[in-house]
Amino acid sequence: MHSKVTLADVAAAAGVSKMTASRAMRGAKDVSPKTVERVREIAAELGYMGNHVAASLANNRTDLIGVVVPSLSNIVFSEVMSGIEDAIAGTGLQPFFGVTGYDPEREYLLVRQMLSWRPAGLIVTGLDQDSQTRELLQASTAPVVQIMDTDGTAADMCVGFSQREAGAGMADLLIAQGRKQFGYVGCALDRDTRAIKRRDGYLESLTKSGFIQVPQQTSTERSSVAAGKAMTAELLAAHPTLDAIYYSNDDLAIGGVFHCMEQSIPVPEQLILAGFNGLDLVASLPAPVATTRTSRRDIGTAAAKAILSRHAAEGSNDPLLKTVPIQHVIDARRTFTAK
Amino acid sequence: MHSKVTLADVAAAAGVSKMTASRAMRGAKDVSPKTVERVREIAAELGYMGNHVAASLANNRTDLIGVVVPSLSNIVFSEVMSGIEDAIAGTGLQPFFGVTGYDPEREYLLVRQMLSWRPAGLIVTGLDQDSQTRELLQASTAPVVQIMDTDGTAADMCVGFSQREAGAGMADLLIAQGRKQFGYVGCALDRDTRAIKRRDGYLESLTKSGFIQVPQQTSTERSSVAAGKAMTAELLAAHPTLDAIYYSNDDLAIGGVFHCMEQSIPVPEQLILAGFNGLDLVASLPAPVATTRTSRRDIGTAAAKAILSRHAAEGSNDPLLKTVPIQHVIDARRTFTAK
DNA sequence: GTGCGCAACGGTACCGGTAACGGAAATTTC
DNA sequence: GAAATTTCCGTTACCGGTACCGTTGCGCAC
Repeated sequence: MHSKVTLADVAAAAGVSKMTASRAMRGAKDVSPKTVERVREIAAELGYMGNHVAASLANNRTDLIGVVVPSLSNIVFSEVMSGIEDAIAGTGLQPFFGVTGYDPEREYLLVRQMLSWRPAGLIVTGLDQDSQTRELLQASTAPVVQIMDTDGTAADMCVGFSQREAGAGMADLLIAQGRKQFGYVGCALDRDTRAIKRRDGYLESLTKSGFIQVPQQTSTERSSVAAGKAMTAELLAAHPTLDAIYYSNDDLAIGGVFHCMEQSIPVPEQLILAGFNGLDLVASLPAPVATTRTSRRDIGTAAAKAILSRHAAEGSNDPLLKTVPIQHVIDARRTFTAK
Repeated sequence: MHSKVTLADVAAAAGVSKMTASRAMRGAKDVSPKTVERVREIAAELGYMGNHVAASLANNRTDLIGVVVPSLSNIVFSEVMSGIEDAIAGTGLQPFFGVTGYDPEREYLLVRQMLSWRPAGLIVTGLDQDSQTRELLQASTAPVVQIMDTDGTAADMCVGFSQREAGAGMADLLIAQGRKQFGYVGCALDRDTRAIKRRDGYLESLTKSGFIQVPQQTSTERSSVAAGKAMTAELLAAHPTLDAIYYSNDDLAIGGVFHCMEQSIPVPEQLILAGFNGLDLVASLPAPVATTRTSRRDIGTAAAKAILSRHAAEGSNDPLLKTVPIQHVIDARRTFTAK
């Protein structure tokens, strides 16, 4: 039976003290090489396995890094997590995550639970937590990084880009293409505050240029290609003369493309479809889709690195606000940059 | 300053013992309602936040549940994690994950690190760990669930389906459609053991029916729509008469569809494309794609539930092998079942 | 031979909670 | 009104490590 073997057992079997055994296992100094070897050998024989819980309690810190995301079905957050993984690979840190489902209440409980693990750092999505959650984040001694959004004030550190500007930028790009009749399709706008910001930026920019009438098709269901397809059909049925549609993300826009292909609507001649995220998939579509490329992976990596460097420079409290670049493209299949 | 407030502080401020404070905070019995209220009030005032690390050490168990997946860029594993999340929502359990990148060495280290957290359970992908890792899994006192695959023997519990039969089933379906010239396109076959099993099942079934010549296009890069598109082009260039192609997953098959659309190859009249997973996306494609629907979410849920029930029934060690149904469809857009 | 420095190891006291048991006051029972 | 419960709370002893400081033994210089 493994599992019950404790460091004391190893120490006893090796004829040394717990302390020496501990040092030997960790590769700390003040132990002779042969003792290290003997202890490790015995540990292997006995099937000893360290106990992170005890170790963490003893030195008052864990190597856990908490990640709070709103959803996992959205590939974007998987990519953020990949970036985090990349950055902490080899550092011995371990990510643990929680999913809020865009629910502030659940987010609060999650953050609380995570902090009670005394994590080495916390990465949470967005800047729009409710006040309780915000307090927790600010009171936290562990470094906190809010990601994906820079429209607002961060509790500690922040890595992302302006969602509002992203929406505005796409509006400008579409206007520059000579489009006149704009529409909008969005999902989960009751919860997804970043999608709301993008829409607001989009509408604001259109208004500035004199485009007041912008029919919208919205839904509270979660984003999907199927939803995009259906909602595009509805929007076009009511407003057949639209020549540009902005979607709250690429998934919906892809659905729009599929609808147009089935209905033989020429894309982009008659109608430009614009999504958001710059998913790999859109670059392979048979028709051009406009999108905004965002580097989710880099955001994850930067966030994790911010936590790491905070640890390296103990005591420093530089707020850090990192804005990662985004790129609006009119045809995701080409690499040329518009605007 | 929060963060340094300990249970002892709360107890002192409330004029009770640590033990009573502990009970009050946890809602354990043997405390009068008014004491509970007072303690909680003071805890809130002081900004007390529990310490999971200490609690876990004291009662020798954590509420962490480890999840080991090969990749996050594959939406399939996100969905599995969603399923896990669903099942443990409200139980106070916390998932923490690690990504192997299909690397056995990394997998070993990950499992080791996870077990040293004394998790409430461990969910790992696949049955083909290397021998060291397998030993760890078998020696673990924490319940272990291996998921996604049933072709092999489980270390403890297992939830999934036969990858081999999945491949064979699709071969049979394509044969039943009257196809004669079969091809195969796959990625990451040097690492993804489940994809290998599917291919083997596919080829074996074809061989049984007398189809010996099956040209293959493979690559070690990771699966993507773009890769599927490119590899389809290459395969068809060399073998233009193929009338059915099986891909190692839906991503590649989607790429195949896009290639065919651009080249005006009639799908499915001239060429049937078959993927694997039954992603939502394929149901929205403008052309039919054959696929095998798998319930990733259910697998995650079932795995998490298996761990929960193991905890409920302390001591029981039912091995549990749960096979979840899969469904081969010739056109993902329809719900009718083939075969 | 004495004193000194350094390498290697051990003892003790925690880290912040919780299980188990015990005991006194309040309540019920007959 | 005494005995038997029940209710509520405290004491003690850990959980399995690690930090801190002290101790031992040995080689070396004088």
